[in-house]
Amino acid sequence: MISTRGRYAIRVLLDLAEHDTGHYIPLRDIAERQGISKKYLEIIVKDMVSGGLVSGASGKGGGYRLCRRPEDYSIGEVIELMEGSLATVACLEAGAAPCPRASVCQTLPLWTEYHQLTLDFFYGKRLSDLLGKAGGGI
Amino acid sequence: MISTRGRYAIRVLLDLAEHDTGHYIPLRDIAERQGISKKYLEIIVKDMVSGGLVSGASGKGGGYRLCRRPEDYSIGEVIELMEGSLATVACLEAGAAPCPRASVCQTLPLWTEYHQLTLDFFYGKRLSDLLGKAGGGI
DNA sequence: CCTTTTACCTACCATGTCAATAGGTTAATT
DNA sequence: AATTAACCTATTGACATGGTAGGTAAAAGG
Repeated sequence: MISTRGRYAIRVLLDLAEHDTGHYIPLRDIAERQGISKKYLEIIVKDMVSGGLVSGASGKGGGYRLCRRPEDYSIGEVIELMEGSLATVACLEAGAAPCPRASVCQTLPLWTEYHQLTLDFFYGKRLSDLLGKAGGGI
Repeated sequence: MISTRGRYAIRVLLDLAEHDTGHYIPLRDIAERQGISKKYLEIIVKDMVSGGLVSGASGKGGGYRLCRRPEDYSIGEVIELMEGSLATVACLEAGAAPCPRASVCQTLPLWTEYHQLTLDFFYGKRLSDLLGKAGGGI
């Protein structure tokens, strides 16, 4: 399950991409437009800064802005940064201790195949692919 | 993330398929072979019975056994039963309240596409596909 | 220099899930 | 009657989630 950390991070990036004015955009504006608690977004955006997704500036005229073009963000990168991993099972996580059952596990090939599918899907999607694509409702 | 409920359930099914003697197999044997706490497995297997995956019998000579052929179990069915859902985001879960953002959400198409990919993958896999396929180690 | 604006930082909290454990009851077979 | 094994209820400790609260630092405008 992808939590609010990953989902909100993508929405922040989309918001920044759509309201690109060349200036920094204060978090208050983003939080209002997205209907998300500004206080909670602070935590998430802070990690986006240290993860190199956005850059922030303090003081009047400050805020956040993208530090790349939308086509240079892969969704997989964003999710892995914010969620820690895209792995479906613990034994496929990056820093996981090697599972002692690995050599006899009959389910490992299943998880491995799905994990590869997942990586291919999300790393194949770019932020620019999501721009302007509304949900499909009215 | 798929929890032990789903993962252990698949291992129980595989164990039952591989040690099919025509008789019921006591949980003690399965727990020992799989190296899983019998007490914890009880909780999981109970739900597998009520979900129609296996049948159980009490008393001497009792235990559990498959109630279909291995090729008639899809892995997707097992996971959805045990985990509640295969959904990656809450708004795609079966009984979820309709999300008020759905019609304007730019990320919904992404999650929907991935969800379909996931369903196709896991419902396409059968228990029989996993039999005898060890992890790929030595 | 002072005020305003904004990011940044630490701490806390309520709720829920996960992975078990403990102990007892019912059912069926020998 | 004894044994075996499923079935049932309750409890636990650790951790993650989704926040809230309040304060500090930095930058810009006047």
